[in-house]
Amino acid sequence: MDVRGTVADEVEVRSVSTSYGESQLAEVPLVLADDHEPTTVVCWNKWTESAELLEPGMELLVTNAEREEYQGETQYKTTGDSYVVVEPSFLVNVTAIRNWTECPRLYYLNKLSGVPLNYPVVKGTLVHEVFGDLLRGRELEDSIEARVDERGLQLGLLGESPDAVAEDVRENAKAIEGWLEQGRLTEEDSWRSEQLLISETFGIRGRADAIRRGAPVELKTGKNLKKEPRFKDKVQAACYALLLEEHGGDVDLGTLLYTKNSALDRNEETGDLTPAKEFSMGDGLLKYVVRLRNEIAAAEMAGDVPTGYEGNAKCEYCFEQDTCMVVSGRLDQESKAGQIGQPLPAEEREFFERFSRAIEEERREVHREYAKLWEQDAQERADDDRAMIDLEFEEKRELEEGRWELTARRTSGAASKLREGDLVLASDGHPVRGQSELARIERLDEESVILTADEAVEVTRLDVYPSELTTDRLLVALHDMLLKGDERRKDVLFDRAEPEFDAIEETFIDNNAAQNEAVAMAVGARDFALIHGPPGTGKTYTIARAIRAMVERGERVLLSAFTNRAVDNALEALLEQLEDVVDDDRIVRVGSESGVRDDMEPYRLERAGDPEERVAELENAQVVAATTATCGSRIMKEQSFDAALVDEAAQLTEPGTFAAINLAERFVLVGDHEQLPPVVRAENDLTESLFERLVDLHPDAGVMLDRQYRMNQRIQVFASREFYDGQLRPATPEVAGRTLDDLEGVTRDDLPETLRDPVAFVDVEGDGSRYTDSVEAARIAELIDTYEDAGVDRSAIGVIAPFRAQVSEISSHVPEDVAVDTVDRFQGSSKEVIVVSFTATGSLEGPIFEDYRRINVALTRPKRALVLVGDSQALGSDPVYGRMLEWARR
DNA sequence: TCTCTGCTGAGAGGA
Repeated sequence: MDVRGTVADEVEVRSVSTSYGESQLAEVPLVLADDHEPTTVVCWNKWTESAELLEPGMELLVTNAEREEYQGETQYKTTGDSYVVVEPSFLVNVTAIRNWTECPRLYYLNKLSGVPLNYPVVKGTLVHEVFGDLLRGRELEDSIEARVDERGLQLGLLGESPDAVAEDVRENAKAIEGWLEQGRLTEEDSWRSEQLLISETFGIRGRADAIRRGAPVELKTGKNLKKEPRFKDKVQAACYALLLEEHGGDVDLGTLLYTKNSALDRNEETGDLTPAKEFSMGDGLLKYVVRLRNEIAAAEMAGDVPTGYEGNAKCEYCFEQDTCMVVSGRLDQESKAGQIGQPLPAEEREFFERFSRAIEEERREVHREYAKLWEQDAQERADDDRAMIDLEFEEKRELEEGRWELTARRTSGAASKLREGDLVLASDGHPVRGQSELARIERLDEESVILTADEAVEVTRLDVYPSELTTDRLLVALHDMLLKGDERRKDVLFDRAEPEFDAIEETFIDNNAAQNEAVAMAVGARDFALIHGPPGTGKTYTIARAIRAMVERGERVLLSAFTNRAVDNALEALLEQLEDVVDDDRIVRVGSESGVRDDMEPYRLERAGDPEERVAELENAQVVAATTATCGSRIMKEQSFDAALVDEAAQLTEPGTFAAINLAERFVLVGDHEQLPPVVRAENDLTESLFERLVDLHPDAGVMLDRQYRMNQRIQVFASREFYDGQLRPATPEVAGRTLDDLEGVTRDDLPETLRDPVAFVDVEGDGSRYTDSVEAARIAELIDTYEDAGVDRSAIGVIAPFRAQVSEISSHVPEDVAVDTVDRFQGSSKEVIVVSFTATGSLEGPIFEDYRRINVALTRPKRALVLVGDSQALGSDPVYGRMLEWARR
């Protein structure tokens, strides 16, 4: 039986004499899943190593345990078939285990500083791709040509020519092909290429290069002259064996394919140079691998930093020795390799530790998402918008690259988070236990979904595949800023120096003093400048104007923001400014096809193609626009800029901002910390943006844009008073006096008297539910009819609600062309008429109402009319909402 | 059940 529970207390380890001699045992006090009293689980012999890693609060799983009575108590013990798994829901990558065997610190360094772009790695990847293609039946030359072409940009950055790379790959691939030919002679050979496997039992995930007759085949591009495979390679193959066992296999053999060992050179007698080395995988190896995996899971939970003393690796052979010494020197960490250089000032080390802890907390939240793949049932996942269930498999079509196009019909119109371009787990019923494969959503509409995948899964369900990519990049950005960052930059960020400015006399914008000053500060900043842009104050225009001024001075500029939408918006305004200043082909948008808005596609940098051409496109670009996540990619990290402008900077975490500003000499942050803060999963230090911290630290380095071009005066009064010290004012009399009467075909006199004022309040008692309110929704539907009757176009109306549930409730009551969305998603846009649904009866309970920045966003979306719909009693119970009520009812 | 966007990902190798 399997025993699973939470560790209740310290683990005791001792030695006992048994009939087999001296044995080790560990007694783990464990509270079982549906129990309250702790019971004891005894882990015998080697499993004591894993048991010793446990701390109270950690999860533990023991498979094939046996129940026994000991001194009158029921307890459990490991048997010969048991596995002991620490924190089973923490999925560890196979490559992490491989790194960890070599040296635990290598695993840490890889996470911290990432793997830079280098040719051996790219070549290795190419050879793997070609190997996969060969297994799927693609022609060798065909595959090489296509795969080399796909990596044009990367190869260009490395200065490689396509022909030389192709030749290089061909050499490795020849060995594979020769070996494959031999393999194909055997009748019972069955092949499967690259499969993503997840084990919920062992907490491991990985992608096997190939599976032959149910056993893993691992491809290595390097040479191995020894008779035996390398130990770490065996460990890697053993990981895949564990994954396959969980999926019903019974694996006792592994194959390692060293492609530099040519099949033709093979020495018949010793077999030394054969590319393929087969080895048998015993129980001992598999259990060893699980113990290694346990070490990683426990270290991640405890937040330990490995020193390198844990393993017996020799530092003098290690390629990461220098990095290792620098990191331990700068952060004053203990390490086997020793330290080089001066430690960072204490405050910087403290900052690094605080933020890396926060990022690791975020990572654990992502891992919780993985665990939900098997811990929640299909319906729960669907209700959570994390899965699309009830699909009907329709057809599979083989694509020329040997990949598959899969089509499924949607049988229910249920909403979901899944969108075109997303990477998903496509399965025939269960994302982990069933047949499943990573797939990309190519097309998605109400009726059907079209996917592409390496294998032809008969798909009936799609699950969101959580990604650690952003957390990985945050950690690297933090590392780069603190360990590699410019000293002057850190002096100003850590308040050891004041930011400096060159005086700029030029006038850039002649009808708005604050905007003009903002541009002058952005252009003249030697370190950084901050532009505080409340709603409707033209910050996008100001950014565009500032970038134009920089470009005119011959500078190279990076334009970034957290979301693709913000990047594209800013780029759109910029294109207008740069029309006669820079050639179109010197403006480049870096990002994925699905992320970049269609009208910006002409500017998007293609990754495939001729290396020289691709790299020239990027390097000749005077303006590059990309999300901050993309700024952390290997390609962008090779780029450098004179200035980085970051829009919506108040919505970015500090490390997120670093990813962009690390690439530039100086930077300009533009945002509004009185609107919504960064989205983070865990409660931690990431919730305050660098923008906000710098505004507090160096108020003189910034300007607030104080003229708004959006709202009627009556509408903006409350937000101005409550959030901007009364500083925010209409830019022109036209703005101040705008009403619905200005719109073609609209007469305010056709509205009921209560709605003629630009701000109105509609008191609705509500239905008392928690996250929806059908009474409010019905009332809102009536209001929309009323506005329509007065001549207002439906597309000019927006409805904002705090909860997603209420958004769908309202959506079902109102016509389709009325935009209904959450506050969070409305940020950044505006409408002529905005109706706000507060969805609260009696009192204002719940965290959503606690952050007042959310009402600032909601109330500053309209241009000409704002209608608040809610229960006056509930709203009156909070001072800020109460003042809002007074203002609205005036 | 509070809100939620990023991103191909997992692995690629050098003695």
